[in-house]
Amino acid sequence: MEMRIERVKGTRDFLSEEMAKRRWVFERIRETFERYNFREVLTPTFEYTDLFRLRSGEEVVKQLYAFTDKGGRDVSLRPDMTSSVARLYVNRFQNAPKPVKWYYIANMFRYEEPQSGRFREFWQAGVELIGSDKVEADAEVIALFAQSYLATGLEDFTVNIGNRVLLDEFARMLGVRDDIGLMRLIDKKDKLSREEFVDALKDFGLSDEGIEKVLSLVEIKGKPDEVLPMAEELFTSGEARAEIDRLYELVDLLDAYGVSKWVRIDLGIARGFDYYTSVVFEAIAPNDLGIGSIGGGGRYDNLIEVFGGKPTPATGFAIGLERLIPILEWKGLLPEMKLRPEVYVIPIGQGRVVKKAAIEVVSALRGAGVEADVELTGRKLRKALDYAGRLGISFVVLVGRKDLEEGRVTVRNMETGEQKAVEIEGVVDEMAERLGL
RNA sequence: GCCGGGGUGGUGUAGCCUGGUCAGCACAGGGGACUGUGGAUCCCCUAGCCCGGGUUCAAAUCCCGGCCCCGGCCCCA
Repeated sequence: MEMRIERVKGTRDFLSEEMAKRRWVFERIRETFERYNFREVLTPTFEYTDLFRLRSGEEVVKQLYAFTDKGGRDVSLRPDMTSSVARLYVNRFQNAPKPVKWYYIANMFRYEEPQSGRFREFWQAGVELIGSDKVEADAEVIALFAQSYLATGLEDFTVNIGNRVLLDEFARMLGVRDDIGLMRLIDKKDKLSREEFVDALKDFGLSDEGIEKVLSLVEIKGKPDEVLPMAEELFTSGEARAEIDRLYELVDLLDAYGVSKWVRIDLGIARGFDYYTSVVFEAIAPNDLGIGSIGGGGRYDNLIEVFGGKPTPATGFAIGLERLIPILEWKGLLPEMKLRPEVYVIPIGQGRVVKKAAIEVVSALRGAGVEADVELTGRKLRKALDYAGRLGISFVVLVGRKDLEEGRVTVRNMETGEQKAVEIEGVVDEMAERLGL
């Protein structure tokens, strides 16, 4: 029985063409992050499981790739970067000048059932801005969030902004004890019909009056100037009014950033339940792929303290590359990448002198910055040209004994079939000119 | 963790319902016809029924379990 080793469930192999496209997306996002003066950090792929447990409780452990190492440490592959970054901040950066602006592009691991846009190993590009509780910091992060998508060519998307304080306040107004359960329900509203939603609220135990209130809450969804006045009517407490004022200022600042076109208010957004404390947001891009949110984030002002640091406000987001990239692909926004050498050098025959000359030619080309390859399989000239043709290589340099005796090689244009003998010393210049370098 | 649909050479597939010819085809790969000139043609080669168990004289085909893939639920920190 032959031994066979397959990929682990929920993981993927990325082939060259796909890697080229992924790298293109990564680079567009990276450039954008750096233009906003966020700087790259990378933390270990695994941390003590307690780090994640501390943030989110025992529930999350089920969805971790958790194991005990040979030294008996309980460790887990990171399910996201925020915990690690907060840990790093607490460990070494509490006395750094504020704000700290970090970004990362890295792989994460979650033990979940794979489905559309969801894998067990996936990549996120994200930022964390630590040390400012001002609305300016929220605006900076949300503007960058939108600009990052724009940098990849995506324009048909919205950034929907909600607020956890208002949701908490809302649960209190209704006298609901299971506020998390209510938020989950509200977060799910777009997946249900209105009737199903009302039934679910009834099952949850809400009175008719409560249901009315929930329905008016989820109505608060749309352009900020249209829906924020509705929020003012619904919420009356001082704390709630302060958050609404914060939202007003936020959308005003986002206008200054020039991203208003993509900004919507949606007070039904909860974005998870563990550590967000105020503004939360997520990006949605319409698609036929069954992909929902393509990224999200929010303000988390308690996490640093939970990790043992001085109370420090923070805000950030993560873009899900496994959700963004398929949508870009589906929309045809990813550039085609050519994966072939510019020049292919073929020695004719197996003579040592010819083979060495071919290597010298390809080395000279590579030294001049040309993507060049050399025939390495000993296949016959006919097959080698066939190979070059199939790959779509534009130029071939033929290195043969007869030419060499005259100090020359033959340059062949594969598209036209035109050939020209050139001095071996002049081949780099010849190719540079032909390639327009 | 749960539910549905799938798994045939490297890739895409036929065969499965109605068990029984050496599991067919295309593309890709290697070699040759053609020892210095390609994308053509012809020939040859490499290579497969996801794994395990069961039913049967006989299993790619039927049954059970597992694994993996696709999608949905839960969840999404």
